[in-house]
Amino acid sequence: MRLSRSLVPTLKQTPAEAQISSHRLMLRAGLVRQTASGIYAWLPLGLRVLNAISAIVRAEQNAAGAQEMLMPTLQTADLWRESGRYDAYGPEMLRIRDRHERDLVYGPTNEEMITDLARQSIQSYRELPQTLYHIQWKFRDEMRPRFGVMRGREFLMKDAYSFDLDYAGAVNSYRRMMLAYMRIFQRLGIRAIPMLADTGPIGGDLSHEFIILAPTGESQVFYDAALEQLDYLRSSYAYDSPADLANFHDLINTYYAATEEKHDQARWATVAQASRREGRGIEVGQIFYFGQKYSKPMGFSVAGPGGRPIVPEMGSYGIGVSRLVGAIIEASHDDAGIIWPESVAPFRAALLNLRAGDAACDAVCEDVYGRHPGAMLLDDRDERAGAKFADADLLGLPWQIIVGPRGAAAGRVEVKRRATGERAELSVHDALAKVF
RNA sequence: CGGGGCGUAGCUCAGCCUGGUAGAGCACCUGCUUUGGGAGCAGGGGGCCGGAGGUUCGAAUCCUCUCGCCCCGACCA
Repeated sequence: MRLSRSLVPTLKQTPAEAQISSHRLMLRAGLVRQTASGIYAWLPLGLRVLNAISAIVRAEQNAAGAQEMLMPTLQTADLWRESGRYDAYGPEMLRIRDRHERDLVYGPTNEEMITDLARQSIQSYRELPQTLYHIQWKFRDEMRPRFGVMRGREFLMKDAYSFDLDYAGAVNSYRRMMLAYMRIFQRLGIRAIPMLADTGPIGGDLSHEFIILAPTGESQVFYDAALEQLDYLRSSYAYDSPADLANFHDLINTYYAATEEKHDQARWATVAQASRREGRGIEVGQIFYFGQKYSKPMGFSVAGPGGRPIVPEMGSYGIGVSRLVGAIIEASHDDAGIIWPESVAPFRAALLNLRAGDAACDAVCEDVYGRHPGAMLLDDRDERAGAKFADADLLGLPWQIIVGPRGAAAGRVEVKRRATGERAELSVHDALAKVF
């Protein structure tokens, strides 16, 4: 992408409304713009991050055997009356009336709708278990939106729903999702810690939230540092092995982790002093097992082997995709700007033409850019070097390839790693080999 | 929802108290000089002072109402 022809409105000054670093940086780097309280437009660079996160979530959900689908944002109120949540959910749910005076809601979550779809389409025990998910915009009319996309009213969420024939199957599905979540977060470049949680309005009796440490977090959390070291990507747990999943779950449960609501001083005292991690935490996902909470009142049953009906056991599994953009920045930035993990960066590298218009600089830049046009952001603007350096650091792409008049004539460029500041002057060939 | 604050140029803000021709810096446009960490000089464009009423000869400024946004708290993927 060529910066000279792109909508990347970086700001030198911080907009007055932004209080926390991720919000400030998202505005300054031109990722998003607020259009109403808690509602954001995603500009080209921000959307690329959202898409990169979604792609990882999608790949890992698919690997765990979940099927992608897409449910609408608007739902009829009737479904919510069936489950009893139309009244229970409260003013957080946005209620809408259409021209025929029919009550609709802008979905804050999709348990009712997926249960309705399942009861229409699944008739036999032979068709279970199944897990379905979608990545869709949600709306929750928060009393007080804040922290940019971390607590918006409209947000992008991956939500998955599992249907099993019995408790053991449901717990297995729950564990499978938990493993998928740990792999997702690790690939995103963050360390999210699973913590036993309250179930809240979703209901049910088994739930974990996934929390990353950040000074601006919303609740106090406590956990054993060993949980930061576990490598889920290299682990050999197989999704189709209940024994593996049980082992994985046992491993997680070996270590202490709790939010302040569930904090247990006695158990905390048994964690070695050096291993104690304590601080503010941001929730980036939550999973629930809730049995027949929806299947039963909504009349979803399948024929069992003997012909008798079985009411499926369900679970739901959410990841705040748009919130993760803010959360990742909270966890990874410095005074100069964002430091994107490679897996979610909008581009792999920034290519800085320090003197656009100089024949040698232009030639080297076009040559380099032409080799990976989809992976580079070419700063071909008519700006001074200082402005380009500052914007490159602000945007936080993992690599910077700096083409200046000093080296360009000799075919040499400078490669800078954003995370460490480490630089090297290299030939074009070596630079590309280093970055790609 | 309770408490507090703020709406003036794209951004950050001054002006308001004490009414009298709408300002600064940055950004933007033109030209020249400059060119490896947010350049300099000269010129230029851009505002229904959130909106509606009112007071007044005259309102960004005073009064009333309203809308929006932010912060603190209780609540939350």
